[in-house]
Amino acid sequence: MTETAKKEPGRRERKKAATRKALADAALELFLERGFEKVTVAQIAERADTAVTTLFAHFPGGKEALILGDGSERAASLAAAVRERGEGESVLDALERFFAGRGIFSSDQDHAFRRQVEFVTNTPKLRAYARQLWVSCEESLTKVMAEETGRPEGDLSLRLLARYVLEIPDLTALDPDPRRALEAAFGHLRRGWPGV
Amino acid sequence: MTETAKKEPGRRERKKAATRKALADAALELFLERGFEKVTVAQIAERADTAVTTLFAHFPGGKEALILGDGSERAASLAAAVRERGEGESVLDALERFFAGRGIFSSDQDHAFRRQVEFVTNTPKLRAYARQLWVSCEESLTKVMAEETGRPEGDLSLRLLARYVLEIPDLTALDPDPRRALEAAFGHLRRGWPGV
DNA sequence: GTGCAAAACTGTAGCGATTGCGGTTTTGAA
DNA sequence: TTCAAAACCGCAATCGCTACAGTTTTGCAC
Repeated sequence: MTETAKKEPGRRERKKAATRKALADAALELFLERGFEKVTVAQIAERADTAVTTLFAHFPGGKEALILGDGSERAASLAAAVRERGEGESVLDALERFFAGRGIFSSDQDHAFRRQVEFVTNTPKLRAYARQLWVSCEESLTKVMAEETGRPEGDLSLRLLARYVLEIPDLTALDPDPRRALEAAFGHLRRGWPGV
Repeated sequence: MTETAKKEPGRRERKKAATRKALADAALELFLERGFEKVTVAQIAERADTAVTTLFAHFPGGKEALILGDGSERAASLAAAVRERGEGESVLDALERFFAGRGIFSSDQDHAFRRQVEFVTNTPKLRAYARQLWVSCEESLTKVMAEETGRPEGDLSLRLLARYVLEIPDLTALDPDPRRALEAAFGHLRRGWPGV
């Protein structure tokens, strides 16, 4: 068996996932209807027909996690993008490609998805939470970059770079041309701001 | 009269300032005694012998503002540092000097002050709030830099630079040698990370 | 199919931050 | 002295979130 560890869509798991989805769906609906701040967790739980305590059992991250999740795979995929980059590709190139492939930066997207991104961007608490999801990858990104470049683990330069890279999604969120903004940002990380 | 607009330490202003100070002092004491999360606003108000509503009247920013203030002068002094920089001094040089002159980066400091800085650094909510105080200067810093360098107002490069500069205090907060860290950070903003 | 423990879910109670409100005292200035 | 604004007060209420204790559901071994 080449199976390593996953395959169990038993009734239990299915129901759990359904509850989770009901909560997330209810939240998205209500948020888009009335705005993030005007919706209470009680209302979300009610529309999803669950108890408030169940809501928090599924989304310990609180209200904002209902739309944005807990970002649990971000760090891993980020690290993978760096580690498994092409032969001769630089770390920054790999990171730029990684972001370019993400939803926000590719031009062809679901209408609903666009709408949701815009909503998050225009809601301060959600935007701050989204940013934080990226920034919380700082430690792991710093570590991978240290491994891949042969620099010491605690290197300040790399911590700075990691943070700056992870701020990019937030910084380019409002730009009318995200792709161009992404290139500009990475260009500056490579070459700095000479002459300013 | 060369007087423009300030000079009134009437009884009213004095009492107001006293109340404010009583609140800030009570908060600092309690926080250092028991830790930020273990202190309630009710306890702070009680030690300061005021009502809770009075506390919020003085510090609308909430609990964290009791130690860190509302950062209302930051943006102005930052802009001034750039605008009134020496002849031939670059914008980045001026910003580096500005930060170097700030408490956290100069080696000779009050014991109490050091203790407070360390406390803020080690308390996640306070550290996040402190960072936010800097980042909220992003707009105004971007604007000044645009004026001073003759670039367009909405220039993305400058917004990126502003954010990155303002992240520096947070990024170097844990470094054992803040001065060196500051230099390293500005070095990278000038020259980027070539070869990474 | 019986039995049982863990997982998922429930309602209630309660804490703490923050706000709104209406009322009281203090203060500055006419 | 008089009056309005400012500062303060206490109270009630909202909202996010957690703790707790009890109930239902599910997976699984027997």
